[in-house]
Amino acid sequence: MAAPLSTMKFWKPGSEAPGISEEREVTTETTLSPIIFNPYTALSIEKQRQKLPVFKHRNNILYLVENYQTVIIVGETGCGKTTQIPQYLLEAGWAAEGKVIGVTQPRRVAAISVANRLAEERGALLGHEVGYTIRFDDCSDPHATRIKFLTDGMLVREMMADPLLKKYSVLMLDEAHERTLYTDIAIGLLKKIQKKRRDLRLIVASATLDAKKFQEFFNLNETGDPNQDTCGILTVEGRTFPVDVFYTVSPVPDYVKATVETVLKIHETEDDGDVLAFLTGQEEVEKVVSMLQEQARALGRYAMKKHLKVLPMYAGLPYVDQMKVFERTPPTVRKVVVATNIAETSITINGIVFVIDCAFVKLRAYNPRTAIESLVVTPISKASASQRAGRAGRNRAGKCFRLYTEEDFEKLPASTVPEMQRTNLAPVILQLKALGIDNVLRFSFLSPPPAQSMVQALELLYALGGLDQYGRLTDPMGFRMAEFPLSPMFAKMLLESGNFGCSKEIVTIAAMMQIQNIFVVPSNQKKPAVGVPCTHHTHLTVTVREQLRRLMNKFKVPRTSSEGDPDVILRCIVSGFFANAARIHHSGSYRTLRDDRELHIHPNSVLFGEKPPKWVVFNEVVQTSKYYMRDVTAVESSWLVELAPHFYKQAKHGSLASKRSRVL
DNA sequence: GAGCACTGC
Repeated sequence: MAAPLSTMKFWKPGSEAPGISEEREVTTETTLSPIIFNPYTALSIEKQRQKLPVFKHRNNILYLVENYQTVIIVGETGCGKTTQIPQYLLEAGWAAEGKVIGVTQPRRVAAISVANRLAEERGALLGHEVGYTIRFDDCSDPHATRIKFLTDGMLVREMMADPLLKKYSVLMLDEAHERTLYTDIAIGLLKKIQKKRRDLRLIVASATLDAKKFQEFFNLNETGDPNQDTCGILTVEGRTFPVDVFYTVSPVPDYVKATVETVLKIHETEDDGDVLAFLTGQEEVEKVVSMLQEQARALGRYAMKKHLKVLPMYAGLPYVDQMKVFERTPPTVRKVVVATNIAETSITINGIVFVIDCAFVKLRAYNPRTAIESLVVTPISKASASQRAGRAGRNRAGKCFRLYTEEDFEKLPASTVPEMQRTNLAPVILQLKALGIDNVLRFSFLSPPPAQSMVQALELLYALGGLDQYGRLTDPMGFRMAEFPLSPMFAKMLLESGNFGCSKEIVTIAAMMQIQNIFVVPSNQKKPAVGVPCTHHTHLTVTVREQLRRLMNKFKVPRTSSEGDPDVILRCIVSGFFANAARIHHSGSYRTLRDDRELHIHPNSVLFGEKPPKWVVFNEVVQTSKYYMRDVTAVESSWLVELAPHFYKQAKHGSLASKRSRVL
């Protein structure tokens, strides 16, 4: 059967295409592909540096950093800001007297790859003058490193040991427009530090859209006299190629099918160039891949001059399969990458000329009333749409096919809600308290989270014993919980495990549960035997376990083993996760103890399909077609009352009721 | 019998 002729109709709005000049994106050139360096001579490196768009702003940038506490740099893609600005600062003496220039990145791969690039450019060995620090991997020298790349989460950690970040003279927050949780935490804390350290300089690299918001946030000038502003702003043009944007003529009823049709239309009517399609999740990706592979086989039989190579890409995909999307293809083959949002910021695939955008993304949402976090398919923002379109213009002029009308595009929100406003705040509050922010309600959040989320977080932390009745961090429990790189519930469970006599087992359990996608296998493959994660994950688990073990030793939690007694371990789990408890309902589903919400056992759980236990605790809830509990453990109701008497009370008829815990 | 966006310490 030949491929059906595509019925997709697109329209290019206006006489002038909304080219890349309005559709600029700002991102690090992060890539998972092998890093290949050119054997530059010293002279050509200098010439290369001077050709970057940021170079002609060099003196202006140095002037602004000299004269303003904070400088907002609107640096468009390909302008060279990430590698060049730290070097300008170094050359101007900002790393003298042992001071360090720090550059944060939201993601680890970005921190590593940018540090690598810069070390290579300077002909230096990574870890000396130029280094990086991420969790589990500190490739920097406390004396020699002058330019340090680190994740923004790591910067927040460093504040615990050095609250004023004294070793840094300048900090550059890269990709600040992404508004990740840790970027936002760092931003609020840095504003506070700046009031105590007038010498500390801050550079915030952002997209056009948010520049004004950042400037207003960091400007400490209250006189109204612009001469006394403490925050400057500068735009550096980028170097990308124009992308023509096309919209559908009418709304698309099924974007999965529409994606398949659009790929085929591109394949039939467009010249060379690879395709990147954005979808929301693994299931959709695999569906489109299999539909396209079928079409590709049909096309192959009809000897189309160009072949289609269709590849899936999502975080849960095994590493070897992920690597395939970076492989070069011969000119007779057109590569089609069908991806989740992972391809929007986290990875960059070379050679993409055509982008297909379904307008949706799966996002984490937090319900502050029920304290349930869930994953919800949501329309993307305009900023996200430009970011996706920009993926077509990295190597040459490209095209972006939006599977929605221009009117619908106009209805999209300008930018995505910052993570701070759609997450469980308990870990954030715990961190802030540990950093000496007593009144978290008055903390200067760039985007304040909902008050109800704050209340939920404070109540949970109080119930866990991390806060006292006045909302102060408890000593030692609260301080210790904050030091664990885990959620407060996990931290509590670990810290209690010595008392329960099962710390060895609990450390292993906690470490394993931090590794995501352990048993994730694409639906068209066989499932591995339960409890047998692959070698890669085993390795990661060992690393996490070592870090946890070190903290356990630091806090002198005795190393004990339950010696095969399961109840001890289950009771210990309850001591951390009692707030996430549910009881069986006569319908066969579960109801939360907190507010009688309907929940189901996740199909991936070992308890799924078994005789359902009466009482369970769980790690988290994912909302897909239903609310599913993940990481479910069968417990006894008496343990809940015994281990969390401040949270539950024994009600009449042997049932349980939750108390409202109060924090002043 | 139905399912796992993406980061980070």
